[in-house]
Amino acid sequence: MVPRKTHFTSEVTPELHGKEVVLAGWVWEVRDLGKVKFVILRDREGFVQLTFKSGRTPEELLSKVPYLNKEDVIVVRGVVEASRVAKTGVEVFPLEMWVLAKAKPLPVDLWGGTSDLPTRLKYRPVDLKSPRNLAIFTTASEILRAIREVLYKHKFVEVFTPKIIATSTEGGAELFAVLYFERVAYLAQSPQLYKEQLTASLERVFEIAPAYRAEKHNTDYHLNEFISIDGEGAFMDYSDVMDLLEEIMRAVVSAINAKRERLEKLGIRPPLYDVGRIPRVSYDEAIDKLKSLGYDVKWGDDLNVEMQRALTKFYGPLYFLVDFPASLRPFYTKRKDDDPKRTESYDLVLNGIEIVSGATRIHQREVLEKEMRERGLDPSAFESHLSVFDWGMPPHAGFGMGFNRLLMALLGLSNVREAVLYPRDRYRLEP
RNA sequence: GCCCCGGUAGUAUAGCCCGGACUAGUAUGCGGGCCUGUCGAGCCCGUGACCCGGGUUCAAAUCCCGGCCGGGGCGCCA
Repeated sequence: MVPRKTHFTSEVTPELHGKEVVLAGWVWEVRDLGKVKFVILRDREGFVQLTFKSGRTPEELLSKVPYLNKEDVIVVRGVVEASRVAKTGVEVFPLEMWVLAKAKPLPVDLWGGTSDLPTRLKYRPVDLKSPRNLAIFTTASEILRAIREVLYKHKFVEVFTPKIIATSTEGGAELFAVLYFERVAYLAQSPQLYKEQLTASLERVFEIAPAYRAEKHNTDYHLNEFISIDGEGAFMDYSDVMDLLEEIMRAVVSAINAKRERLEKLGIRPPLYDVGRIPRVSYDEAIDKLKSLGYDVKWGDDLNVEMQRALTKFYGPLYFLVDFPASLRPFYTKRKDDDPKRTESYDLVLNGIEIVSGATRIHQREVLEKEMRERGLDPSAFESHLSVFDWGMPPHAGFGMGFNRLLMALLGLSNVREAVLYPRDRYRLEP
């Protein structure tokens, strides 16, 4: 009988000296010096050194070591020993070992990290064994937890909205068509309309779910399927939402700081160390600043990545851009009461990349219809959505956060594909 | 939608411009051997590759055409 794993490698500390443990994981490396043999065992949390020594380790066990290959799955029962010789200060002397699975030579280089991204993505399940990926995705999970905790604290309810939808009339991004029995349906590009509707019942909602965009883009920060963190709150405006986002960013950065040592050892350098008050820069001011830097922009133009990056000179790596011209924003964005050319809207920009976007929304049907018409949309196509506004729609505001971009920017990764387990891009539908 | 670039052992690369000694080099992995404290272990021996199809040529990894696969930039992306 193979015993159950009792400890993760990260839990094997010098304080356990003399204790018996059962470890389970993958053979990272075998260093066979003849009468002493070392096996480095890897699991999700890290590494631990197993020491096999002639005279101390049973001979039968010692003789098994040379047959181990990298990535074989093993379970080891052994005794922990605090050690001056072992670099981590602790090692395990095995008493028994079970080889649960053998591994052939891998198609990706987990050890030297020489494999390029296409090769790694082609064999993604294997690539995910690399210490770097384990650090990225365990951190991603902690970030998600931190975000959820802030939202729950502020009485947001986690919801799920349909990803298969009927309409393609929302405008904007192209939708993927799917067969829905005898009809054509589409994959949702955003939960926008649903989450707004839900503020009329659940008041504050958030959703963490995939979104789909059928755009044939070909860059290192676009995906055709990505995780969107969407939030919407009744009786809130965009300032309230920015306050909330500030708190979220603080929580997220402290989650990263808790992992910083492990990340940096693997060459990942998260650029943010702390988050104070995030500057709220008006669109007008940004335009002026950019003009002063010599950029050819005029009021009404959208800012590109280069310009957003240039603004970090003035405002640091993390800032809000607020009060965009209405022409740059979707139909449901509320205009400023005292300044109808501008809207109660914002983007949160990190290292030049837009990671969150949001606004106060329009909650009056007539106003919404007017905005639709101005953008060439036909209100009658939105009747089921608009009717909700007839039956008690509260004022509301919200945000949409691209989780993979957030992760990429927070960890300083050079390609979004590194921030997704199984990326879907223009040419990649597998694995 | 437009433009540019690439494909050599399991992995990462050299060679390609300027065709011939390329029997395709190197590192790592893998197989074997030596070594009682390695931690990028070391040393010795072995193993393994020119994406596919067509063309030019006495001769193609190398030049040309097509295909397939992949990468990047722009545009698009409420």
